[in-house]
Amino acid sequence: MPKIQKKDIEKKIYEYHAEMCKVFSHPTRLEIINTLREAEMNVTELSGRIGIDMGNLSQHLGMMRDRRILTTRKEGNIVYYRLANPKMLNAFDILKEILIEQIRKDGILVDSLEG
Amino acid sequence: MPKIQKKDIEKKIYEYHAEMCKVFSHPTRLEIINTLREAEMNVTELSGRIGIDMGNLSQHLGMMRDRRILTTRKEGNIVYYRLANPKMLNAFDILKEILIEQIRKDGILVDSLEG
DNA sequence: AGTGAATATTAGAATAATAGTATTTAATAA
DNA sequence: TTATTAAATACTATTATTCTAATATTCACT
Repeated sequence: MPKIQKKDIEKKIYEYHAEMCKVFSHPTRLEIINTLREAEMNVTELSGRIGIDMGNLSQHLGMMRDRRILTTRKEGNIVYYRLANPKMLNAFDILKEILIEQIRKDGILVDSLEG
Repeated sequence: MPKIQKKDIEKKIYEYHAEMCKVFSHPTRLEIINTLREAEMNVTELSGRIGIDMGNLSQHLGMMRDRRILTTRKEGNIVYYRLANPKMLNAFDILKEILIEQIRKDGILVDSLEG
């Protein structure tokens, strides 16, 4: 049986880290996170707030729950979703700040809205 | 000409934000970021350090540069890459912390290494 | 100048992962 | 039972990723 190397563990951590970050790599999912910033919400309400159909939303919610970014609470047949760890909002906000700086610096947003 | 709505801008920002986060959604790219934490490095050295071939590495570097996560400096035909904004390491570290907490709590890493 | 070695990027083909639509299942109410 | 609502799943199309090989660039040396 080959010994588990430190390097293997590091690689494994990069993989999990990437899996987690995939959650943040879709605009709808970022909007979900931002919408759940302060309070939990059920799927129907989220669907209305964000403006996408429930089937699509349900997919995103499912994958976010798998990766433990969201957790759920069930009341009857209504499922409430909320952030598993509010600390992630700090990371969310830092990245958004960096983005806004970039936009200020070279105006990519304005360009693309006009284009 | 239709007026640009606040909502449109918000959506656009979520899109850019997601584009930026795609950088973090691949283990190799996370390893690149972590390797460039303190100092710039050229492609060949990065390739050896991380252990992937240059062609593949170059693809990742290119997309990271497009998204302004990395910048470059050229000396002769040697290209040095470095982080465009060290602040991003804060986000990187927060997410890694959350991940490590998860691992501590339910041991997904151990399971998968043994499995 | 011309050749060869080293550095990095690009192109094309094959594989893998993701997204959105449409359908299905599950639960509740009338 | 039938209708309605809530949520999850299956299927198809798109997008990412990797691998291989080819294409510049630059530098050193004759």
